[in-house]
Amino acid sequence: MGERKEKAAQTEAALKDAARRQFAERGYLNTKITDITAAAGRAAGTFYQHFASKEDLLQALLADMHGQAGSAFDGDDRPVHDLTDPTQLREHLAVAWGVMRDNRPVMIALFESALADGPGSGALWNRLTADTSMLRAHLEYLRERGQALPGEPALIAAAMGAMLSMLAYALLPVTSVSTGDSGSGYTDMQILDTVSSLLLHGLAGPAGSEPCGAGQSVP
Amino acid sequence: MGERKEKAAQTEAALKDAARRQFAERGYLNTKITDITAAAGRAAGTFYQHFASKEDLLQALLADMHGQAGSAFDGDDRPVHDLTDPTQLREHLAVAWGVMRDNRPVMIALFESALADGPGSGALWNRLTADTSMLRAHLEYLRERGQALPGEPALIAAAMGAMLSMLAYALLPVTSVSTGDSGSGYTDMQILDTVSSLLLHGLAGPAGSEPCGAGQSVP
DNA sequence: GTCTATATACAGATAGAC
DNA sequence: GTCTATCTGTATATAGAC
Repeated sequence: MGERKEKAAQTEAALKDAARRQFAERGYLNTKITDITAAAGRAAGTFYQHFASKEDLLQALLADMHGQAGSAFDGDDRPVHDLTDPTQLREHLAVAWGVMRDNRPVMIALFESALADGPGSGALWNRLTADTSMLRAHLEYLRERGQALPGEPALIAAAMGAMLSMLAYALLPVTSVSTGDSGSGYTDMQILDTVSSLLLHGLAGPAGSEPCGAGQSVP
Repeated sequence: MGERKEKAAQTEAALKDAARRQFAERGYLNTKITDITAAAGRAAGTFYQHFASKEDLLQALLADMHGQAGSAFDGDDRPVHDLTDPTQLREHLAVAWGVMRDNRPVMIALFESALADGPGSGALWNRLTADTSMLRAHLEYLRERGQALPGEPALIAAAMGAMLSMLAYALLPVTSVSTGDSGSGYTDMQILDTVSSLLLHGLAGPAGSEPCGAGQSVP
């Protein structure tokens, strides 16, 4: 590889890295091109030698993510999970949460980008359905297997994705310190426990919590 | 009331009305001041005789909303709902959904505004907790009553709010036609049924769907 | 390939005429 | 009170020197 190309690769990596940091800190929409170049220690004009726009840069980051850490997505999976099984549901949510945590800058950027297109564009709905396609497949499997579900698999999947991604956006801390506690005082485990439990048995809780078949136990 | 003041009031109302339409169509972030004034049939400069900024206008819309339709929020409520009761949960969600539908422009604007502040600001988390304070109160009541809950009331409430508000943003149609079917082919009823059911009994469904107390029924 | 300097575009906000 | 015209600030993107 020529020296010029090597330097270019270094710069490109520095820009991407700076972008990730800026997105995580200030958000995608608030981050200006000059914020990225400044954080990368490069001149403003240099940016356009590597990316056509901020949107283009985001696509590059997305490609990187799918390239390397895609393992977490595909590697784990059996063809289908039984999401009514506590362990499997919890595991599935934990993987999703981990992916969001490990790629927080990109998640933030995609979220903000979709939202900036406005509600009429349907961009957010598209993102939601795309990100929950795997979930939908598992639910469709359950349905074919005869499991009674609360509704359309696609809609349930979207609802679950909405809950998870918005909580991730709101709760995942800026600094990905290894401890795993979030900005608002909730730990990852606490969040996952709550969401898993809520999605598994709802507010009413598991069947065993009240005497079986009892309509109402008066104090 | 003087004639000038009357004209001013008319203009102000026209601006607010145009803003609501624009927010619903293009989203809050994409709407420029000139979009509003143009839609209202007024000159650009006129805007600043009535509002200091777009943010200020949003606050005015919010105040209007709390003023008139606040009835839907306060009027209905007994001190607490038992959210583990199917009817009461469904009713609570239906009211929330209706408020979001009836005030879609403001909801959209608040959502986008909070998101534009970036993830570090905590604006979205604040919005989420504020909008679900009533829900949280109901959950705390249940907890004190001895009900087993999936986790912290505040966290559960936020999770529910996240699901509902994001679905509303993504699914509520641009044109608030009276029929009540959403842009992506789901009806309001379908969405409410699904969400209610999911939040009440989770993916596993009500206790009665499987033989009571059966760990696993092998085919 | 990277830098400095600058051109372009546009949204926010103001000033003065009517 | 409203309008037209304009000023200001800022972000994107390009041009030419090194």
